[in-house]
Amino acid sequence: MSESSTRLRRLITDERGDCCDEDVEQRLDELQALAETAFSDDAIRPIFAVLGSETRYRIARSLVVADDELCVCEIEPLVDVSESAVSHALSDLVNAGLVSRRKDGNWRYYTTTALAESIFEAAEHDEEING
Amino acid sequence: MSESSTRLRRLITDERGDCCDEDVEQRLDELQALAETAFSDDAIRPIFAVLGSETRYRIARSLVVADDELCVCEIEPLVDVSESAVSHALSDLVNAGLVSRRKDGNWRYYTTTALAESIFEAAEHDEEING
DNA sequence: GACCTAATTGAAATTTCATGCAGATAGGTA
DNA sequence: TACCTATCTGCATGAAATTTCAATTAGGTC
Repeated sequence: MSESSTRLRRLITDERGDCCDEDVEQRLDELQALAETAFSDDAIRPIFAVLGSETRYRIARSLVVADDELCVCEIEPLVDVSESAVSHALSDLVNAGLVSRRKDGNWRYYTTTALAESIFEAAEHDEEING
Repeated sequence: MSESSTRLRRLITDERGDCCDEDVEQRLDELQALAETAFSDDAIRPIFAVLGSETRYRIARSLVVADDELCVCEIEPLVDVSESAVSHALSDLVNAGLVSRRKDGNWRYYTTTALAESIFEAAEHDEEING
């Protein structure tokens, strides 16, 4: 029997008073099913990862607050990294579906998508309540 | 004049037809104000950063789906890392306000907070619409 | 074509972070 | 007390991610 099963058996025993092999197996099955449900959609985590970096977060947040498209050269003064880093960050944000791009000559204009707006809204809303 | 101001001046010129020093300064002030508004609350980014890691994401998501508290020894089989890594992850989740802890003897039970639930809800909701 | 420009890309360099180990802590029992 | 137990913490390490530099692309003008 694996280490985790041993511990789980003791937990069930503590909780119910007694515990047989079947109880342990059933709980393990339940946890397995839980994992499958929970991890079936892995599209969301990368979005959090993208917003977790300071540069990308700042850019995304600026675009949300600006409530209008911004040119790359307007975004640059908002963050304290190189032109290249801004470009990399914008590219990541676009790939994550958080930001969209419009070309006009040599200028590139970026705006947030509905996804970014609603994620920020949810986070801010609950921050207010809890934080 | 800084490099970014030069470029900004050209952008304004392109957009409006002409551009004086005042126009550039005004736009820079606007961007400065935008940055201040956008970054005034730095409590949200760490939440995204925490949910960006696979282990922490899986744990948080499991707790949301479980809709019930889980003991550490029940969480361990859900992720493929060491006991220590699970403990680190749980600690990070608690610090971020995404998960709360209850002690019972040697057992530790964890549950999600409203913050976690609402962030996942927002992300999933928009994923459905856009993705 | 030559020569600007804004922005992007690739890759090296640096920094940051997740992990596991070892040891510690705290609860419980004999 | 001694000795289990479950979980946590500090620290070192390797892997991953962020940044920068250098070169490139793509749009314009002359």
